[in-house]
Formats: sequence, structure tokens, C-alpha cells
Amino acid sequence: MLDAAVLTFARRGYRAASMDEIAEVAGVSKPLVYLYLNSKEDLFSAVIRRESAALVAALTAAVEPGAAADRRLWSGLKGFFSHTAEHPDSWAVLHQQARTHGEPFAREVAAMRAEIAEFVTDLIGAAAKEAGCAGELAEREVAGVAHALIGAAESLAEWANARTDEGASGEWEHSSAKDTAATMMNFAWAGLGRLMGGARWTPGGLVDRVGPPGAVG
Amino acid sequence: MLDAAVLTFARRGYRAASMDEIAEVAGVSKPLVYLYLNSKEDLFSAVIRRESAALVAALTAAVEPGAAADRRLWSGLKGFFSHTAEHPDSWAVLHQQARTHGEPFAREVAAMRAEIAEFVTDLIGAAAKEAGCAGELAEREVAGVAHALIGAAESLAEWANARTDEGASGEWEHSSAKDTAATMMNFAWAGLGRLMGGARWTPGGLVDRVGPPGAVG
Amino acid sequence: MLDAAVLTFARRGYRAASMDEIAEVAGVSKPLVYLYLNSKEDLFSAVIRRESAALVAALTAAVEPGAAADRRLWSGLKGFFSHTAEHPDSWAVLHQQARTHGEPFAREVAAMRAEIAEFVTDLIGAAAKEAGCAGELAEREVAGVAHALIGAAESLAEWANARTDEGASGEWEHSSAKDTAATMMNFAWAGLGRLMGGARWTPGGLVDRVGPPGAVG
Amino acid sequence: MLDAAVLTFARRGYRAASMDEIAEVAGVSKPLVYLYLNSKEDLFSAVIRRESAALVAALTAAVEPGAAADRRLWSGLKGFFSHTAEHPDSWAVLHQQARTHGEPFAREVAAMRAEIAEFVTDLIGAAAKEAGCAGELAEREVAGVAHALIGAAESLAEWANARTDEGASGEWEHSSAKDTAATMMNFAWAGLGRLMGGARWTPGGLVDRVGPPGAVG
DNA sequence: GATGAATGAGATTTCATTCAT
DNA sequence: TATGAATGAAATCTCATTCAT
Repeated sequence: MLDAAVLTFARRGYRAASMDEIAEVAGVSKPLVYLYLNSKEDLFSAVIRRESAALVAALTAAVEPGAAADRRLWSGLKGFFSHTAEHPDSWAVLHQQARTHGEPFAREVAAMRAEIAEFVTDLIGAAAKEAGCAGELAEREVAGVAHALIGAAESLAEWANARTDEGASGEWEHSSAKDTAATMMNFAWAGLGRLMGGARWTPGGLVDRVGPPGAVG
Repeated sequence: MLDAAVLTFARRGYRAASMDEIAEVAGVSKPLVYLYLNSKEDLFSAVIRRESAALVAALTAAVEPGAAADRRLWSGLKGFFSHTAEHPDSWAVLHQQARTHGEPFAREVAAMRAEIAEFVTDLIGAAAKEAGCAGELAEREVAGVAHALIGAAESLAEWANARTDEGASGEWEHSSAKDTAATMMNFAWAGLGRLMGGARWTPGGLVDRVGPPGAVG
Repeated sequence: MLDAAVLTFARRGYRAASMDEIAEVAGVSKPLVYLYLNSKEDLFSAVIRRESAALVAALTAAVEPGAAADRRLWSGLKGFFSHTAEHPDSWAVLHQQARTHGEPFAREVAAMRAEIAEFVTDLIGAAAKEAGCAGELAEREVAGVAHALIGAAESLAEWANARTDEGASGEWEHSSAKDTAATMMNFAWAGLGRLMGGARWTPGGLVDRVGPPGAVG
Repeated sequence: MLDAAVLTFARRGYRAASMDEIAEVAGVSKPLVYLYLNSKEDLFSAVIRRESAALVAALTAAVEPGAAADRRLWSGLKGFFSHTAEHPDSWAVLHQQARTHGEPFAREVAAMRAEIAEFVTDLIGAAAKEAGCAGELAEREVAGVAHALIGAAESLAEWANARTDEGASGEWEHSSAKDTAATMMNFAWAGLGRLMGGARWTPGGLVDRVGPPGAVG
């Protein structure tokens, strides 16, 4: 029943998806939907919660627990892109619908994002420690970078899905998730490394405010 | 009148925003809205086009023409974050509403995004030349990176706006735009430099001059 | 200005014809229409009155004053069919629109019909006298026959116009009006003659209740 | 529910009849009307079809199958006038509204009219054979006469209804239908007889066996 | 437990009509 | 005189939601 809701919300959007259609897609009668899930809002919330949890679970399950920070990020990204590629409707609901139809729903997605942000933040902290991190990273700066990273990943996920829609599906998806994750790593890891090394970009060029010398000009 | 529409669409969402409310906010009668803008769809399109153009104009105006690539990106980002911070409703409409309510609207935003993507792509090309770019960047890789960068910026803009809503406004905004742009530079510039230098991340660590791009194990 | 109204009412119908369109067709501004004719209802009334008068005038002008009754009917019918063929929009307004959009308008057409009915009634009276009419024709019977005759003519006019729309126009119209009038005469005149002769149809066959013998079996 | 629609369409006209009023008259809520009949157009179509069928059925049922042509016409007319007198709203919808509000509806009435016209045409053919018909009736002439006859009957039906509205109702209606049918027979039958006998009216008077029909001077 | 049948509230859109100039 | 600009009122249609069974 929630599956039907995910599908319909993704295809039609929150407002345009009618309870009639959801019930029909689910193969049950409308009053039954109201019996189990009290209202359209509740139904949408339930959908968001379930899909959020599934995405977070996929991400969490994908990371290799004891590995180095870069490998943990790499495997997490692979998990994320695989999941969004394999469940495009779910991703569409979370990424597009849930954030555009009122505060209550947006908050639920924000919570999911916060969870992922925490995962990324921890990762950065671990990486800093591994790197014998010289510079102390301001909490606000780390949060900003985490959000940037997440946003980049989301954007890439959407872009990859759009490309997949046009082309074939199936086996390709898997390799696509890997490629996308690689692009993310190439884009993000060097910047993270620099940051942890204490280097900062300024209008005058990259400078090393703290830590061992050796900054790139 | 378009201002009222921007405000209402941002606060309520496309579907939930009623023409009644828009007219009321605009301080005119509903038939007048229909006289000038033929339908709700047309009104939304007009809003999207105006706000898109404004955002692109702000970005374009902000970038320093003859400067080095990093400064160009830096100034462009400042322009972008300033505009999104000063016009949060406009940004909400473009980023959240316009992309989730039907192909026609999504296409208009996609066009704007493509324009920005081209700006970023050009920038990457220029930076590569400046850096005496060793590696040849595959077109698809550049496109991916551009999308990642844009997504990161969008995400940061949203994040910054959300923080601003809670805190004070005014002067802080300006510095906030600068801070956000700095975060973006720190996050993105080093990664771009690496990439242009031909370095690639692989599961085994960073390597220089690996084979054809996209062939990660 | 009334011409524009006739055209628009005929093409669109009373309700679907908007004052905007009428004003545009007339080549004047809407307030001007309201200045001369106070409201849509008044405008429609004015149209009906003018077209009614024109039709009655055409009919009246067509009859040969001193001729025998059958020639008077014949010439009147020719006038009627010519007018309706030459002014199809006018006829459409009178025959179709005016009778279907509320009592007030229907009354105006009823008045025109009454005028024509009187013309026919007089004619029947004259014919009766000419024929040395034996039977006294009940007033109600004459009225009924007059309405039947008018209805038949109206139906033929519509039918003829519909055929003309499909085929060519111009010269043909005139001969068509003659043909149609001839059909009417062939259909109606014999019946009228019988009636005036006092013959009546009964379930048992035609009987001569009054007057000279010689009824057709 | 269709009854309510018939009543309202007849009283107000197609455009002026609001779905609100129809629902109220039917004693149900508006959405229910839309549930059973999808739109105002569909509702009107359904009404036209039902009332058309009822009228044709009444006419068909009334005619005595094996009787002579004049009796068949007589009984058919009685059936027609009885039905229109007993269901004045139905008749108003068919005769006035359905023909003036757009092609789709007009076509449905035209189909009904065609059915009746065929009945009349057959009748004329039968009468011609019975009368040992001398003259060959041109197809176009027969069609014209059939339309004239139908128009006369329609006009009489309307006239009779208008008179009934003013006067009393009940028993009188029945005798009225008979009277009206008698008027029609008196008006039409003699003319038909003449026509079948080959007689034609010309501006010079009635002549027998003139040349090809339609060639009046 | 499950549903067919029904509705209140509200959406977009149109149009006859009027001022201020 | 003539009109550009504006609106009150009402139309069709949709949908989340609920009883009676």
C-alpha cells in the first residue's frame, strides 16, 4: 500500500496524486487506506519515513566498518547512488516532493539529511585524525562542507537518474553508481584533504594558515 | 503582482497557492491577475522566467571579467549566494517549486541550470589552461563535476537561508554570503585542481595519471 | 453595431456570445455598446426587434396586394424564403436563439409570429370568401392551421438554409427560395382548399360535412 | 436525476441551468451528479438521448401497424401530440434547447428527426402506392414535404402546449392531442393526396401532370 | 474488516458591468 | 464623447473525507 503511494506520489506529485488513484494502484478500496493511514498527510509522512529509513539503511549497510575514511566515504557513496538508482520513485519522493509541500514534510527530510550529515561529519573527523590533522576545523565549517557534499551527491544522483531514464537500464545501473561515486570522490576528496591539512582558499590564493608546509600554489 | 506570486508560491507551493491568495497579496482582484497573466500556469512560468533571469543576471554581473579562474568562480559564487540570500522566496520557487510541478516548468529551470553549468564548464576549461592542464578531461566527467558543484552550491544556499531564517538578518547576510562562498571554494577548488592535474581517486588511494577516466575498479 | 450583435449571437449563441466579442466585431469599445444599449438583454431585445421587423417587412412587401389569395400566399412565401436565405444569421437569431433563452425574448418572437399568423389567417379568410366558402371555419381551427403553416415554412427555411450551406451560394439561393415556396404551396394549398370547402378528415376517411359534394376519396 | 435535468434545462435553458440547481432539484449533491454523469455536456447528451428515444418510442407504439396510410399517420400524430403534451419539458428540451447549443447536441436531435422523417417518408410512399399513385415523386420533393410536415407538427405541438399552460390541464390534454392531430390531418392529408395524384400548384393555378417537378416558373 | 455511495469545501476561470479620465 | 482598467458574482469541476452496511 505504501508502495502504491510512493509510486503515485513520485509520478503525480503530492497534490496531484489523488487518494482514489493511490487506492486503485494499491488494489484496495479507499476507505481501507483511511483505516490504516488516517489521512493523506499521514500517508505521505509514513511514506517519507519509510523511504528515508530505507535510504539511510542502504547507506549505512554499504560502508565498510573498519576501513579507512576515504574507503568509508567511497563505499557510502556507492551505497547511496545504488539505492537512488534502484529506487528512483523513492528518491523522487524524498528529494523532490517531500521538500516542496509544506514544513511538516520538509522537516522529516531535514531529519534524514541531518542523519546523513552526521555520518559525513564523523567521517571528516575520522579522516582528520587519520591524517594527523593539524588544523582545528571549525564546527560550522565542517557542517557547511557536509551539506555541500550531500548537495553535490543529491545533484549527481538526480543527474544520473535522468541519464539512466533516457538510456538502457539493468546492468548498466550498477556501473553507473560506481562511476558516479568515483566522480564524487574525485571532486570531493582532494578538497577535504586540503581542508584537513589546514589549507584555505583566499582571494589571494591558497594559503596554509596552520600545519605543515607544502601547500599547492 | 509577480512579486506577490513569488511570495505566495514560495510560502505555499505551486498547487496550494490559490489565485485568490495571490490576488489578495498583490492587492488586486483576481480577474485582474487573469487579465495580465492568462492562467495559473502562465503566471508560474512568468515567475520562473523572471526569477531565473534575475539570478543569472546577478551571477553574471558579479563575476570579475578578466580575472583568474579561481577569482572568477569566487566572485560568481559570492554573487550567487548574495542573490539567493537576498531573495529567499525567489530561490525557493526556483529550487523547490519549479522543479517539482510538471515538465514545462522543470524545463525552464533546467535551461537556467544549463546556463550556469556552461558558466562553470567554461571556468573549468579556463582553469585547466591556466594550470597548464596535463590531463585531458573527458566531457562527461566535466559535466558530472559541474553538476556536483552546482548541487553543492544549491544545497549550501538552502542551508545558509535556513540558518538565516533562525538568526538575525541584515548585515549578517552579506558576510554570510562571503562565508558560504569561501566554504564552497575550500571544498571545491582543491578538488578541481587535483582533477585538472590528472590525479584520480581510486579505491587504492589517490593516483596520478591513471588510464582513461571513468575506469575505476 | 446591431449587425455585429446579430452575427455574433448567430454564430455563438446568446450565452456564449460575449460583450467583448460583440464590441470587437463592431469595431468599437465595450463601454460604447453599454452606452447605446444598456445591457446584454437590451441589446438582444433590440436585435430581435430589428430583425423581426425586417422579416415582417420583407414578407409584407413581397405580397402582391390585389392578387388572388393563392398568389398572395405564394408571393408571401417567396418573400419569406428569400429573406431567410439572404439573411441566415438574422434567421438563426430569430428562429433558434431568441426562443431558447428566456421568456422575455421568446415573447418578442411570439409577437412576430402572431403578426405573421394574422397575415395567414386573413389570407385564409379571403380565400374562403373567394371560394364562396360554404363551411364556417372555427376560429380555433384556423389559428391551428395558421400555426401549422408557419411551422412548416420555418422548418423548410431551416432545411433549405442547411442545404445551401453545403452547396454553392449566390444565384442558386434565389431559385431555391422559389423551389421552397413551391413545395410549400403544393403541400399546403390543397389542404387549405379542402378545408375551406368544408371537407374534414375523420378516422373513417374524408367526409364532406358541409358544402357542395365532390370530395376526393 | 435525469428528470431533474430535463426540468431544469427546459425551464432555464442549457447555459443558464447550473449544475448546482440541477443537483438541488434532484435532491442530491453536485458531486454525485458528476459521479454518475461526467460533465454538463454528458448530462445534456444523456438527457437528449433518453427523451429522443422516449418520443420515438411513443410515436412508434401509437401507430397501428397494418392500417391504411392515413390511419397510420393519424395514429402516429396522436401519439406524437400526446407525448409532447404529457411531457412538455422533455419536448422543450428536444425542440428548443438541444438544437441551439452546439453541433454535438444538434446532431443527436437531427438523428431523431431523421428517424421520424423516415417514418413519414415511408408513409408517403405507402399512401402513394395505395392511391395507385400516378406521379413519380422526386426524392427531393418528398424530403421537402416530410420536413414541412414535421415542422408543422412541431409547431402545433408547441402551440398546443402554450395554450395548455394557460388553461387547465388533465383530461383536456388528451382531447387536445386528438384535436391537434385532426388539425394536422386536415391540413396535410389533402395536400399529400393532391401531390400523389401528380397535381402541382403553379402561379397560374393548380394543374395536373405538369412537367418535371421543381420547375415552377 | 471492508466498501459502495455520498458530500462539503474549495479550486480555476469567465463575463457582464462600471468608473475615472 | 469614448475608453482603459478593473471587479463582483457565479460557473464548472475536483478531491479528501466519511457513513451505512
